[in-house]
Amino acid sequence: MDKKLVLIDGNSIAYRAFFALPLLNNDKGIHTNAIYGFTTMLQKILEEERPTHILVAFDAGKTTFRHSTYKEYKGGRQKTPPELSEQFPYIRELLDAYGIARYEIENYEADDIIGTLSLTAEKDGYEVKVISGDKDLTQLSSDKTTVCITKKGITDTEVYTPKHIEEKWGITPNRIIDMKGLMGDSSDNIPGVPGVGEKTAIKLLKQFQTIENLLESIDEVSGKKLQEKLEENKQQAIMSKELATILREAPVDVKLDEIEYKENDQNKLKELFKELGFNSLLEKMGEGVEEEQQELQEITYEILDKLEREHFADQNSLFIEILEDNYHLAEIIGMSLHNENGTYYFSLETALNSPAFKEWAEDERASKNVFDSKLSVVSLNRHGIDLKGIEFDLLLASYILNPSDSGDDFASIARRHHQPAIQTDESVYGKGAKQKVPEEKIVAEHLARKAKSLYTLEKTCVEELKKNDQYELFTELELPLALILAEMEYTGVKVDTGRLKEMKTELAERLQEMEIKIHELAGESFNINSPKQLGVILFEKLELPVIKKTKTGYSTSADVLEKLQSKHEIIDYILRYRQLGKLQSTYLEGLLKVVHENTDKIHTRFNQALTQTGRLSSIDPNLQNIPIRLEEGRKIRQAFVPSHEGWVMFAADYSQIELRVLAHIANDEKLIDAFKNNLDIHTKTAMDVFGVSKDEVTSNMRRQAKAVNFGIVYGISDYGLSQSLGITRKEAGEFIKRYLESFPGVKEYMDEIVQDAKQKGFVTTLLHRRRYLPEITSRNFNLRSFAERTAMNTPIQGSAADIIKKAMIEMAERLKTENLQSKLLLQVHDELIFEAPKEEIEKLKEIVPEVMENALELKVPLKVDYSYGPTWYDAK
DNA sequence: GATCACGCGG
DNA sequence: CATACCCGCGTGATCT
Repeated sequence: MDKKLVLIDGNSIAYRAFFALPLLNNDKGIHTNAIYGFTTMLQKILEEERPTHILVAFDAGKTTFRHSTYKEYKGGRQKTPPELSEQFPYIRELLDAYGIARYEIENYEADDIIGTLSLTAEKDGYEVKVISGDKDLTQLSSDKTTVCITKKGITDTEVYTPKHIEEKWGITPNRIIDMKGLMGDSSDNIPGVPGVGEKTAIKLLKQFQTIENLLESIDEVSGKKLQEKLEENKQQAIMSKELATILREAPVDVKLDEIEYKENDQNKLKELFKELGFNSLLEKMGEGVEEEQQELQEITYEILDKLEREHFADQNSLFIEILEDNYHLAEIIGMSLHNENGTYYFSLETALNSPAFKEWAEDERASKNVFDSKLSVVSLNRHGIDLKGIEFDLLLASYILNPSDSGDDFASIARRHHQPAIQTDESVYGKGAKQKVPEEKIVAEHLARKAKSLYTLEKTCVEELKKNDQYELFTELELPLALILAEMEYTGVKVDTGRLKEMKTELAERLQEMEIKIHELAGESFNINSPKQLGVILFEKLELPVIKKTKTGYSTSADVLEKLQSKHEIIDYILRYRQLGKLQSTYLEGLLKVVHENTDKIHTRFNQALTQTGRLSSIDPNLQNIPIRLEEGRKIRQAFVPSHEGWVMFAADYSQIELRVLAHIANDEKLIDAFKNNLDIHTKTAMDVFGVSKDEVTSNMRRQAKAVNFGIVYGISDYGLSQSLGITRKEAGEFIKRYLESFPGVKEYMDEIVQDAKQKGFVTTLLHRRRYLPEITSRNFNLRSFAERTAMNTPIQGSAADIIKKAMIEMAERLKTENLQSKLLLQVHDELIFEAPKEEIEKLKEIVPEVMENALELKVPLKVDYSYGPTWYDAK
């Protein structure tokens, strides 16, 4: 078999990995990003190259023989960050576990080890691959040796063969040292010849081949200035070349047959991966799942076929299992109960046939602890059981403690709180098409574990909530809200399916016509819905200018198409086709698919434990993104109607809630004044930013000011604003500067919140919701910037979410105490939608704004607008 | 089944 | 050296 040697520049790859990846932490607080990157790169090389021999070379000490030539060598380099240094021992351990040789020699660099070994190997007839992040190594390239230099990422490399080098620079690999000698290398602090860069160096080498030749005939060089420079720096050029030259006869005392790659030590690797928390890699090794099963502890429980009063106690945890995620449709597959008397499993049928169950479930005073109260309430409600007395909800508690722990999987929550292991639902039930209910015993045991875990977790979580000053957020806000959401979902929204079908038929016809027209204009038939095919038509066939690219091809997004509008007639048709196609597929067809047959109602599910800011989200269908901005889409809302004859849809929304929240938390005097005086905030912003009087504000100025206000709320960047206004980044930056000068309180807030987040590691909302931002200290510009913007935005968006949630709770209470029939149906972030009997309209006009505006007292008034009509469309 | 581009909402 | 404002969900195309 052919012999293949892979030589890896260990330091260089570790550095690359460290800077390319976010600063990952494992559960012991060790940083692991460089180790992880190094590992994935190794895996890839082992798989793709299948080397027979392999070695990783490291730099040894601080100084090398090069320092005796030039003591400034590698001077001015940043010290290795401690977060990286601490990872090197693990990388060594990792290599040992892989059974990969590693090597370093005092006084020499990894480069020299690689240079020496590659030469030896070439002579022995090996094929050699060198892997590094340092382009210096390309000088080793030959017909037997290929050099791979990592690109942006770590697993992506650029391959340097002599041919490639010739094409790229027009020189042979052995002239790279001359090139370096002339142009220098700032990263290694090699001086070179001042004023000579890559272009000049290559030009000179093409003429003279080597530095030595060149220096002998400096007078033949064109350009007086250049001649002088070369003359002045003769010695420096020769020294630089020497510094850049990789030694090919370093005192390397490893023989090639000692670095043969045989196999890794599976056990050692697994142990190491486990310690580091590399679960994805463990899984690749067929671990992980099996691992968890091993740790399962014995549990004693009873399968009941009749529930009696004595099965219940003062404190109980109740777990309800549903397989498919839509609990409005799917059936309960089993339930479990744990309390001081024991752990029990029972089927839905058993529960329904036991009067004691219903009696207990509906008893307000019987305390229950559940995993997902909304699911529990709705799923039992469908069987005529009105679940009451819920005092704890693990899903919500866990979400409040840390919204980024996505959470819907019980096993992961249990693990996070150091509970005895529970199998993942996926491992018990399977997933996707293969999902099924296993035999009862298996389900029973799984659920028994959950109920038991739930029972003990209440205490842990409550303690933690109290410690974080979030207990009130849990008991007074999220938990009561869950019950309100349950009712909203269960009530559902009535839909005029006839109207939807009518619109669908009409649209189908129009789309058909437009499709023909577009194909005609394109001169061929293609799938307009395929960005890929559309890109080919527009940018290749019709040769329209390419404005933007995505990573997979041409961008055909609306903002790109709008820029092409004047260039070709087809663009308008495509934009229109897209717009109508969206309405057709997502809204008309989409909504019709989820209407319940007998009732003509839609029952969405609000996810209360998902968003990072505290907002709700809505799925199956998403009723928080029904069109409104364009008239044609807005008409969809005509199909949302009250569920009773003679009722109306009543909608109330907060005006500028996020900017009001900003005024409050930033405590910005000018912004507070503006809201107190009920000014048009965008006009006011325009006045301040542009320094004009109210009458001088043009509509364009107001539009720009509005975009700035949006940007401020989002955690502004000059890029983002420039995109939304179609101006240059510089101009956008100027706007932002002027805004922050106009509203100094806002500027102070933005600066302080970022500092605060860096120090604490999280930001909070008015009602103590938290969002952790570990990446705010990252060295990676993107990650850090993102975290900084998030730090600015989350308290604003999250506090607004807190406010409307509080309003919902008070609104529900108010409807009850006032004995009203009106029902809350939907929440759309800053808006509440009710259905109401006509007779109650006057009452709602009074109490809805009152409740919403007084949900929380801020330094500025909250303002609510409302409206009503026979359909949601008319409530505008 | 997963991922991407795109577009709808606040 | 390129990056690229917040928070979401659903669709169709495409690749595996």
